[in-house]
Amino acid sequence: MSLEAVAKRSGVSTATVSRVLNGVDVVRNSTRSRVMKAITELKYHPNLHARSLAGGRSKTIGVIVSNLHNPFFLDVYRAVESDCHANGYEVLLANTSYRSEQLVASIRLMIGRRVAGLAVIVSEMEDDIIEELTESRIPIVFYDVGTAGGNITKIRVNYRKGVERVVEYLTALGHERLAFIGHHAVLGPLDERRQALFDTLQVVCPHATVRVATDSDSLEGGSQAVRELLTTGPAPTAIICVNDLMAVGALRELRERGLRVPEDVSVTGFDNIRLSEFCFPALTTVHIPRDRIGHTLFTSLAPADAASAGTHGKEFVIDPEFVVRDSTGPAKKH
Amino acid sequence: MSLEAVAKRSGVSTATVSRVLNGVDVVRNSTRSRVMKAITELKYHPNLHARSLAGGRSKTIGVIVSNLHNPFFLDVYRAVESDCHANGYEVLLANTSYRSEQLVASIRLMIGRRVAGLAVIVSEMEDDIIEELTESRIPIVFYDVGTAGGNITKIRVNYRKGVERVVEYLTALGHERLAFIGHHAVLGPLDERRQALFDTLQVVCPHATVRVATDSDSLEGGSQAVRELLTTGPAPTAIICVNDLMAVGALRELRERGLRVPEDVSVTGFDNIRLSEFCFPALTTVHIPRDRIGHTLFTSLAPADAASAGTHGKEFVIDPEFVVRDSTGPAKKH
DNA sequence: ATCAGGCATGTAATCGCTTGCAAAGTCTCC
DNA sequence: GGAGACTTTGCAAGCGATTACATGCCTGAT
Repeated sequence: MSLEAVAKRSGVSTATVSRVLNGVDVVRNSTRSRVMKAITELKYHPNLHARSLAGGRSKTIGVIVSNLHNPFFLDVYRAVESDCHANGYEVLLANTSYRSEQLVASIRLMIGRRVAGLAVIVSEMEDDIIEELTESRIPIVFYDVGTAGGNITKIRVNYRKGVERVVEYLTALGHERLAFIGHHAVLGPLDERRQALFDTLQVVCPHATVRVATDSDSLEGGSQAVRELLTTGPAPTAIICVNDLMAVGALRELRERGLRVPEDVSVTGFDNIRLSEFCFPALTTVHIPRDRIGHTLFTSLAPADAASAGTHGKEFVIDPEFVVRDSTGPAKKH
Repeated sequence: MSLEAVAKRSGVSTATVSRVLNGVDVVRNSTRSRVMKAITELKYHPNLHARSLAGGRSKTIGVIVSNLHNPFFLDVYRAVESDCHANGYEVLLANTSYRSEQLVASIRLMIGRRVAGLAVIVSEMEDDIIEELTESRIPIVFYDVGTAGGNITKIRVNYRKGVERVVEYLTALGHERLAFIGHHAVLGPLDERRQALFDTLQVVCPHATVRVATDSDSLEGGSQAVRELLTTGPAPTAIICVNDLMAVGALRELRERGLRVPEDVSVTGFDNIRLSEFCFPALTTVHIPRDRIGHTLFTSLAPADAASAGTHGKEFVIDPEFVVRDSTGPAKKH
């Protein structure tokens, strides 16, 4: 069950077994096959902890996300995973469920495992956490949070641009009673989207009104937020959702209440997750390229070639793309 | 950066630092706080590899699933995760994307990490893999695959029962031209569902016909399968999908082709994922209690109390529950 | 026959931590 | 004041690998 057992069984030293295991090619063929035989006979599996302890480096990338149930995060993860596997890295995934104490725990875990790099794709980030991370030596990438510099790379999406497109589009269609549905995140990108909404509106259509509702980042959250909007004030003619998942929840609640989309109410999402094409009606949304994000994450974390060392500390900005589908239409005359 | 550094800094031995770190309560308070101070000053993070190497046991549970993009797996994972965290365990997640070579890699990884227990929730299982697993000593739980015994526990869902309900219901509504949509899995539960379908039909309504289409386990797969069904033969009046995800994809394609659900075609799913309530129309499906599955997984894997040792080798059967919503109705007269 | 030089293998230190056991301190009580 | 009983700490042996360095062997040239 240990290297030594294999060594004994095949009549060589542990060093040789280790060489066979790691494909060091100085081992004579006959020896190699003898060792291999012992390995399979003993059903030996190297102890990865011992390996990384002795070896030093780690070939493991950590990924921390806020909410695996939101396909957005999953898509990013999959992109990273695929790059990692293609390059001989492992991935360690952690989910925080938007709880910052869980984030802290996950970060400690990742550092404790001595990951080669860490991608932090969450919105519940707090300053002291960022600081703790900055002082560790491992390469880090933040998504939409924190600031670049030192061992920290930042990837951010130009949400403002996306929001602008949405607002321009909706106001052009005559919508003046808008609503924004967000979720409970401590700060960061969501606030940015909301703020961008207000700013753009100020410019494009100053007399339009915006009501805001927030709930959990889930299908139910979207439904619940619509319920709140519809029971506590003047009904909006267009609802801008912070992401597609909540938008799909919103669609359902509207349907439930007999409101037609887009005839009575327009709805927009954000992210362009797969589901947004498959819901009814198909969602007008803003595409955020998760695979590009994933690739960028990986290349900034993995010291593939020496050249990539120059990557650290940079900031990448990714532009979103507006996608019109069936959930938006002209404002209803009143 | 190592235990020794902390020890030196606080003027004690590494043993004492280790005791502080592990909450062994024999340490004098004054000493403890001195050590703690050094730890924070040095921003020390214990090396988890060294820890588990020295410690022996592992407090980590491995979970391997086929397709994270299918919320079913995610729900099971989350249930396990929540139990694990509540009991001081970590979870290691691996995704195989239905590729059995990836499954092999993941299993090796888990064994290499010396997980305390391993949950294998996949359908691409092959015999030699099962054998490899059987011979390892770690507690294992298979979901819907393999056989119980030794270190292996099996959890399975009584699919047959679920399928029976669906078929009885549909035939009672007059459906006689059925279709089954499945996905490409080597064997196992899917085949079971299909077979159960044929068997039940034989009893309930022998002259009914069933066409079968398979595609990938995804929204697109569902759409694609419907496309195939509709372009290559007599249109079915009811479509039974192997799971909700594919069913939602199917709904979309039907809508696209101008077929109304349930007026023209009835559709059923399986799993009762959250999305099945939020799609349009809401899906008639068979509820499979993921949280119960998750809890059972955890309790069979974690040696919580000595008594649970008796758990190994058992087989648990879980009964599904038929849920009627809006995607099914009387067969169209022709 | 002898020796330089490769190739194949073995030896042993090391990675950072846990933990059984021994040693040193502290307290209590007579 | 000192024995006995705890408490609190330190020592050092692993845990299972990797790897620099040493060693032994074989080959070919001198």
